[in-house]
Amino acid sequence: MNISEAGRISGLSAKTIRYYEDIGLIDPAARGENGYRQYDGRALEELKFLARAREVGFDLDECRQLLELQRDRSRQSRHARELVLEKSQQLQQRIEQLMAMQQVLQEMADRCRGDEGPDCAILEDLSATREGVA
Amino acid sequence: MNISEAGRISGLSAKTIRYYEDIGLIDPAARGENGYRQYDGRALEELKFLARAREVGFDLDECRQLLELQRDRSRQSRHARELVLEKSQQLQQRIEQLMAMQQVLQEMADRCRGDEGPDCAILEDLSATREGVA
DNA sequence: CTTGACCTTCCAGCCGCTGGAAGGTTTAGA
DNA sequence: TCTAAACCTTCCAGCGGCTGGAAGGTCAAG
Repeated sequence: MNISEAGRISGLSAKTIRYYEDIGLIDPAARGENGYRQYDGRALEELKFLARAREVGFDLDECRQLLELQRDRSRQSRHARELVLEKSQQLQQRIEQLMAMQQVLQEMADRCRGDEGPDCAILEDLSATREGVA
Repeated sequence: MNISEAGRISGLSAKTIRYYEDIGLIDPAARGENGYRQYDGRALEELKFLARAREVGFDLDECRQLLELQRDRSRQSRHARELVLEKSQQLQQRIEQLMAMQQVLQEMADRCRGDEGPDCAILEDLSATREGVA
């Protein structure tokens, strides 16, 4: 199977797969006589694994660690669980941060008339030298 | 006032302020005899404005638009409100996406024993050729 | 007079790709 | 058989939004 079909099946782009190979995240693909990269079931599984790990928020270094665990028969599931829980906490923090940002935006929008005139609560808020608001 | 004090007060780093000047987000700062950038109250207000806009999630291009509105006496508050509401929706989408990711992680962690053995629901999930799960 | 804290410019790198150039190969159809 | 399109290859550049560091100039305190 050539790279773009592997991409279609795994959910990664051909560019991304080459990139993962470049940075050593996956082993160099086997090559056909014409020099084209060839992907078999095993390689494909790793690509799918990576696509799925990326989808749930792992960065490439974490993906590398997960892949090592996946390959390691004497692994301890504890290690994978720790990675997942830490990532979950990171996401939680990020979610809370975004929600706080959104709330500020919503309050600004609520207080802004949003008409044809220049008076604007939003721009006032953004300019405000706030002292207690933090 | 020199750049690093302007940074301390506005909440931006000196590097960031120079960068904003480089990309034309702010006007080139006045210079003292020694060539040092000088910031007065007016320039400082713009820096604070930018810091605050960045904090609530606007990217630099949006900051530029907000700053233009801020400077424009014949502005329409409608424009600012549209920018805010659109950003709020973007944040909402991102929050929902992160929450979905987190839920997947949480479910994985819940089903994983997390012990010294190699059996691991997490790694199985990540490898799983899922068909109906999407 | 030195030390250290500023300041300047410029260039490189972070992450995770993505786009594009310039070229080679394969496949389908007229 | 020829051609056009769709693949494939490598390599280099760029995105956003900074950040770090080198190499050098300036300034204030002791």
